[in-house]
Amino acid sequence: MAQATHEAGANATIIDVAREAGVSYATVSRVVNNKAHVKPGTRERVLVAMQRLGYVANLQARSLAGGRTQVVGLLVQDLGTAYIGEIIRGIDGELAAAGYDLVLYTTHRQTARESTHVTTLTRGLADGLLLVLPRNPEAYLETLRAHAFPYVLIDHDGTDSAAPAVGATNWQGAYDATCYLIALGHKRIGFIAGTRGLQAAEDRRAGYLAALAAHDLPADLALIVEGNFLQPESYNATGALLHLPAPPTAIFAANDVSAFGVMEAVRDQGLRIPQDVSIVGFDDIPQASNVHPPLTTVRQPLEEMGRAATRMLLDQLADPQHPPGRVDLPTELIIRHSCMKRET
Amino acid sequence: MAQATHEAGANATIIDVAREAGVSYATVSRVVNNKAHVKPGTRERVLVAMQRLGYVANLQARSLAGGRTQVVGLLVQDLGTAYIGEIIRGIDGELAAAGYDLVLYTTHRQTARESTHVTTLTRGLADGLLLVLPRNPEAYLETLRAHAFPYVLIDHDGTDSAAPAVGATNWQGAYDATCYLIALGHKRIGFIAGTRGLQAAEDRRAGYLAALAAHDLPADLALIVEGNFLQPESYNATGALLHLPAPPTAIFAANDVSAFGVMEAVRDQGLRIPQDVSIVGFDDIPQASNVHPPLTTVRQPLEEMGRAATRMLLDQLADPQHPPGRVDLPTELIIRHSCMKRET
DNA sequence: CTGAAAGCGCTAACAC
DNA sequence: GTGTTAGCGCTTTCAG
Repeated sequence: MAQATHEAGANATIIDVAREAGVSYATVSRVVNNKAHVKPGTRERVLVAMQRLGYVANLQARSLAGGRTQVVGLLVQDLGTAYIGEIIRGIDGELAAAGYDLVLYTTHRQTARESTHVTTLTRGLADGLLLVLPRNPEAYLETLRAHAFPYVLIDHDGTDSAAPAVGATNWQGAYDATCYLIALGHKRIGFIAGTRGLQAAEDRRAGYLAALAAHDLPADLALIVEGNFLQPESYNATGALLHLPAPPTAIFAANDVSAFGVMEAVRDQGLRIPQDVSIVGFDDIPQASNVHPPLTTVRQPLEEMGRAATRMLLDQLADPQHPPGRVDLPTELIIRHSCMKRET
Repeated sequence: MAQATHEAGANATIIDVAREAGVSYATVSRVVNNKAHVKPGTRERVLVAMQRLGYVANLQARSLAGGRTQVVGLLVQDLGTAYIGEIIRGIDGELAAAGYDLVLYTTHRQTARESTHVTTLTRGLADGLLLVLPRNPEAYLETLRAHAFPYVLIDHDGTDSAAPAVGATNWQGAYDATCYLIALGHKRIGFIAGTRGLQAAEDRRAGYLAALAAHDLPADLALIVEGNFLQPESYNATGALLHLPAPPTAIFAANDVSAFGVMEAVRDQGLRIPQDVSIVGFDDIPQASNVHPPLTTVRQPLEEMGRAATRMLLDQLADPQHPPGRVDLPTELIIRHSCMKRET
């Protein structure tokens, strides 16, 4: 049916090329795959024939015959945020360089046929899988492990440490950010926490607390307010913080979007940033540098995380014995203009 | 090689099922594909066997034999924005319902081997293609048309009107937004334009102008400032607007991100929203309802656009003779709290 | 209704 | 070096 629609274009096969070059199609296959044992002259002739016919290998056939699809699957929960876009950018770049294609799956569709989908994947469609699932990837992992299917987790620390995964140093990033604020002279530093239960959120909270402790600053629980990584909650939480008898002079938000909420709330109280309140975010999403004043934040190397995960997967693909492991990429404090020295 | 890694899981083939059910594998194929001419009892037996063996069809083999891959390709320029995420959400949902998978391509990688990529696609990998390319899809379209390959453009009006495409009523949306502001009593309405040359941007500008004309309001060129859909430029442009001898009492930004820049600039001038300046955006990205005050904006049905495009493509796939066309989905003014009546 | 058999385009032994 | 050949798992005639 749809086949008919393809026929308009010239679709040279390996056989056409072989005929054109006057060799067997096994030889063409050798040339295409850059194998040895082909006389230079012959190789040249085949190359010319390929060029002339505009030959492009059929991935389906190739994979059926050889078992490789040159496709990597990516499983994400949702695509609503720029966060995931950054990661995909890294994955995509690395994959392109290696001649792989990307098949995208969003989990919100995996209702009843979830296991069927994973099976389809582990069979024909992809050679390996990348998962960006902030919570509960266990359902998938079981199937994947049972099939000994290559995979790498991105930004998830929940499972056993043997699972191949790449993350970021969330604890350290939060620690650094808090120390920076302390070094600026701030003594009352508010913290807008992230979603409870997400490892990354807990790590950031712990880093904040550790920095306080390291500088003999009391951890005033009133200064820690719960958030969920979203702007409205952060806006409200900040309001509470600002109405404290002794309000904080600086606020550290567990992610940039929350920091935007802080900025709005601070301004709506008639306070200035950074003169009255210093603010630090986390993630360094593109918008962080576009707001006013540009936000000082902890950069999470999302794109680089995508890259690293892809490389780990590709390594596994090249050598199944390759020992998978866990990598945590360093975060970095990006100092812009939302913080100020505090003498009091 | 990697093949070995798959063997751990049980991979039942159609032949295994046939043996289990005591029929030929052609019969199994009939059952799997829901074809007629199978006795109910036999069908039942095959179904049971499939169940027991956990049979899942191999897409590669199926497509090699039959020409269909059950995969749709999606070509996007970049994934940096939430905008594209919304569209993909729609595509993904529709595709899932139809049992198709999504292969994602980003164009920034298509340097030299661009045409090879398209060819790979038009050959083996996908049955059809969805393109979200704000500019210059011509390079791809040529190849696609030559192969008579099914495709649908999303949010692009640049090419000839015969191309299958889905967009939004940008002109109407801008017209409505401007009329709303006029109805509120505003007479001096600033406009932060979008990127010059993009059809959507031009349409919005034209809609703004038309609304002014329809109400006998002069189109003061000083009130129209160039933008590029980004926040920093919009912030600066707004500054210029606000310093005019007769500054606008309302500002209409060609997209939400620009509107955010307007909000910042207005506040930084010590003005209040909406008491001093009313603001309207365009797109209704998720953040629009999260800022303070929530932004009144023209909703562009991005998810629905993804859905519609996918349906158009699926229709083409089902019936190659199906006349492709162009669809423009209606925009809608979402009134929130960034605008106010103006009596002056 | 059901089975047999011919490929789809390619890779990977195995010959020559 | 290069050619021959046997499948990979499935759809699809074509017989029976």
